[in-house]
Amino acid sequence: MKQVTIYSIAEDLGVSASTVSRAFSRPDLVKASVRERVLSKAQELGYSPNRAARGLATGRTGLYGLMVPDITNPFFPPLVRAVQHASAQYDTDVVLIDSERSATAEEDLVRRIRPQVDGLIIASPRLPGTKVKELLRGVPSVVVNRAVRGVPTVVVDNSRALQKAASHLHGLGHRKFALLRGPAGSWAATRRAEAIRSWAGNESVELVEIGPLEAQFRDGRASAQELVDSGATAAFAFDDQVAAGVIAGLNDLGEQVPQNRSIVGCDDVLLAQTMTPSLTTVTAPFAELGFQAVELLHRLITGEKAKDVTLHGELAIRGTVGPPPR
Amino acid sequence: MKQVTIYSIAEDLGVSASTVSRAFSRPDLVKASVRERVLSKAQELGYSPNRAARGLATGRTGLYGLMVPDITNPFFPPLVRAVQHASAQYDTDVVLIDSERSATAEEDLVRRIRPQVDGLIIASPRLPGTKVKELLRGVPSVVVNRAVRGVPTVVVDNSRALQKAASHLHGLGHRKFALLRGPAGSWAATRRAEAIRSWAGNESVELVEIGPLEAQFRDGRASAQELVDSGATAAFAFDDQVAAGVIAGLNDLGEQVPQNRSIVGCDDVLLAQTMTPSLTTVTAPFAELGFQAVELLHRLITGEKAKDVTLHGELAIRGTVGPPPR
DNA sequence: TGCTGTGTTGCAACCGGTCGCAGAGTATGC
DNA sequence: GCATACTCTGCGACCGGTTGCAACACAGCA
Repeated sequence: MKQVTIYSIAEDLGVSASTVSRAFSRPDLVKASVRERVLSKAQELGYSPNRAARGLATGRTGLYGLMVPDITNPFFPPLVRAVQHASAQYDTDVVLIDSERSATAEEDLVRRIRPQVDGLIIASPRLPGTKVKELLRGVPSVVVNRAVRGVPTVVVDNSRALQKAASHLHGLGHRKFALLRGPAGSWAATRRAEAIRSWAGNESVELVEIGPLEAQFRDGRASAQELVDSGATAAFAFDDQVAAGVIAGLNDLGEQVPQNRSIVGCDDVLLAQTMTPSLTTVTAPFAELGFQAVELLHRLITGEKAKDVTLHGELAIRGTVGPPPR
Repeated sequence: MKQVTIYSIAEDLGVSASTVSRAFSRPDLVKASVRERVLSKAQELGYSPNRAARGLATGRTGLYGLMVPDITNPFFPPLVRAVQHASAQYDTDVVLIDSERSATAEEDLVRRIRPQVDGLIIASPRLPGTKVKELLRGVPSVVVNRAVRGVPTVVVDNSRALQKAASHLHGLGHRKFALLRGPAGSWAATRRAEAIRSWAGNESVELVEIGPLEAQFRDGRASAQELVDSGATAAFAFDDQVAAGVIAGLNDLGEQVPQNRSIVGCDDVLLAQTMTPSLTTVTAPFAELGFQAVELLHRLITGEKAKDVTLHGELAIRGTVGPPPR
């Protein structure tokens, strides 16, 4: 069957194609009665505009690119969902790119996708900042959960909530803490580490640093022995996956959480709620993060005033913290 | 800065735009020396073809649509990744659509995306089969993990592995089993239930059915009481999320897994490996699933012979099964 | 009556590729 | 040496929209 185009509609109705086009894209320029006839005819024929043609004429593709380093990391799916949901508002779809945690792949992928989307949302901590900036030059883009000078940003700041978690542990009687650091060079890892360090400094409490670790279950698990050796009774894991890993590792070593040691995660991914006991962690407002990223990107594209957004996580006290063993 | 097009390259080189175009799309038709000059010039200017223009001329968009019911369900991210990875082979990108578990939304979303992609991969158990067929008429499409008459399909069959799990439990001494059924109308849920039922029938073993349940943690958790009441010492959960849920629920009721009860999941999502103890489950070959779906779709599009694919899961015995309590 | 302004429409160029067709140039066969 | 075949290239139409500009109808006003 052949395509329904503005031309077929125009012919059926005895008007010009321009009029049909305008009935969709600039409805105010078309007489109401004509517009209605066009729209109902379009409905009848099941017309839907050819994006390629529109894109060619307008330079807009109706697509946003969203790059994540690892869709398999439960941090990202809710973000992806939020981005897609929010994009639909602007009648645009989302091309997902998973760099599979490779920075070199990221560079190629960005280059590849850049010309075919109206804007880019980059949720990738791997690429060096200068590279990011260079790659994104000329494309409207926003960076999520990371600060890059000169690129619009949406971040979630967990410092306050992490410090609250620390105080909570301190109140339970813990005096020696461990910090399982996240990936080297990761903005979030740095920020989280700083928050804990500065708190520990203020409280004059002992802090052991372990890592850097990849943000993965197995890296957390592998660090359990080091945690035990450190003598710390409470640990801040870089994120929930690392927390789950270290808990599993402690379990392998015959330790129970929270009886023998307290663990705090970060991000509140699905896993945090579905593990047993459920994980004490700092929630991340995923949906808001995605929504704000899209809003910001849209502003950038339409040339409206756009400014960076900072969101805040909150402490969720659950089952993996308790008083230190005596 | 202005776009680099085949025209700018052609002008620089003193050849016609057609030649430049052919150097990319039909390289065999262009003299080697010319082709090389074109390619290196393109490289130099940072040319990349405008997809909209190409799409308009060829009718191909270079996009596949991938619809999932819930990207937040850990079953899907690895699939998404595999699909994207495999698509890159054919120089096409993936538009992700998350229907957020709403069948009505799915219908709209499919209609919306259908005209703008070269093909559709639907990993959605919600829509009624006839609807699926109607919606997909006229677009090359593949359905994943579900059988729909008349639509090409890639499925994973877990029957054998589930029966193997059952035998394993039987060997450990279990004699009364529970089946936590998955969503009503879900193809996978039906298949899995049938596998267990037929095994139980052959072995003359007692089988209690609970559900149907949504494939979510909280539904699993809520079913723990019913499981306890049933008196079954071992349970097959529809999937890993339900399994994790029921384990948490048992925990709430003061029961330990596997000491008091054995639980088997299905799919082997990330969660299965990251929970403590790790979940005995039936693995799903995600990567292969995505890869095969893309292959099949590509064959459909190019008009090659295409036939349905069936993959098989395997039993992974881990920490959530043991002998029944005495 | 003639002029200006507003609302609506059509014409035609354009976006950046692809591809059928024709023709130029070169190689092959007799 | 000339017909024939083959290789390579350019011309120009086309894909399906958008949009600037001109034309036209009609109203209001002097």
